[in-house]
Amino acid sequence: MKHDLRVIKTQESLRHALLELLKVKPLEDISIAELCRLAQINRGTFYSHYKNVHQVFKHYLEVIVEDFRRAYEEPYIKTRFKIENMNADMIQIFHHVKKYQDFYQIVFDHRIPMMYYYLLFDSVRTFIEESLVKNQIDKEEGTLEDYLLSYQTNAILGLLIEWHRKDYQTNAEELNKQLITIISLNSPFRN
Amino acid sequence: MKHDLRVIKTQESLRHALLELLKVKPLEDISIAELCRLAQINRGTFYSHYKNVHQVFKHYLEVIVEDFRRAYEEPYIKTRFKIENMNADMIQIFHHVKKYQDFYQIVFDHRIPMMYYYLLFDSVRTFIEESLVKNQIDKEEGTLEDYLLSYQTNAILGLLIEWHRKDYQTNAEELNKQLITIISLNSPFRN
DNA sequence: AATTTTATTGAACATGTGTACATTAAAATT
DNA sequence: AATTTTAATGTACACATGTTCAATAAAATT
Repeated sequence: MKHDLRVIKTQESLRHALLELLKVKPLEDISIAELCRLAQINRGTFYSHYKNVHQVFKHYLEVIVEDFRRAYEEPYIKTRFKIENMNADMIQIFHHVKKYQDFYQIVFDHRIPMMYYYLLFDSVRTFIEESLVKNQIDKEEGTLEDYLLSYQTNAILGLLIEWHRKDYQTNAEELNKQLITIISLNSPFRN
Repeated sequence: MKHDLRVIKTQESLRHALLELLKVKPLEDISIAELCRLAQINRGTFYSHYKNVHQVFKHYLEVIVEDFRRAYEEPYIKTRFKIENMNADMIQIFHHVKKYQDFYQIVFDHRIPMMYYYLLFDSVRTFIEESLVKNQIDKEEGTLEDYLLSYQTNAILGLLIEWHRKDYQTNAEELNKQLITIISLNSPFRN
């Protein structure tokens, strides 16, 4: 049974232990053995739930990425998908990232596998795709559409990479303004 | 001495052995021990040259990224930095990536650390920055400039991510056309 | 050619990885 | 409450990691 109490207890112990260790050392330096010792879980048991430490971290990130989606969505909903009416203080993604800065610092770390980046990428890309449909913009032919979407998606993530490199020093409001400026001189989906 | 013949021999053996192993298994599955066995290098010696297998691979990637730069530069030089005059068959980056597809498949793999992506990112970003200077476009104020550059840079890399996901099926000429289409509806540095 | 310098080797050690399997114990089912 | 199911444990094994250090051998220097 999937909802076996023992399974839940084991996984929660491991996840909790991971958060504890992350207070002390970077994700890449946390071994399975150490995690299991702290969680008081047999190392063999670990492997029947996760393949590596990253799989444990991924659980947290999935929740956060879901929240990212909400943050991204907000101005679209407020403007009823009329992007022209969007203004800087409606943008929530940078506030969201700032809120979970500890996690995003891990995601953008140069030692961390691309999988987290792709998790974020997919989430943003799917939303942009959906918002185009809702905005009733004519879809281009299939392949161009795909490339255009990935181009746009990754451009947004480029801002986050730059923010990361600036150690999240730029404040979120400032970034909101910059994004508005950029997409106004640079709106690929304008009619 | 840095040019000690023994050092050169050791490093070349390791690099050569890595290429051999890459024909057989993915980078993430290659252990230091295995690499050293094949290269006939003592494992202790490995650590006095490299920290991990990625550092060995990085050597190759640096050469390739330098070639990427040349590919990126080509249309700018041909048009003497007048982007308006650029046309699809001048673009060389996709041909370049196709040529080194085996390597880019590794770079964009979800298990691989972000470091390679950043290596590419930095190279592209630096070139875009330089090309703006040569194109004598007024620089914006410092911070916006940084974010705009990273936005643009990552947008380009978004195309490569999409290509990777399509298993490099789209042909390079097609991609050239798509890029021209995208940047024509979407040129942030237009005057 | 003799000497000095230093890269490489080999061995050892503590720890981590991934897997296997019989045993135990805790949950679900009857 | 008794029984069945199965998750978790403990142990073992082969191999990998990262580090240390004395011994060796191959370079560079004289």
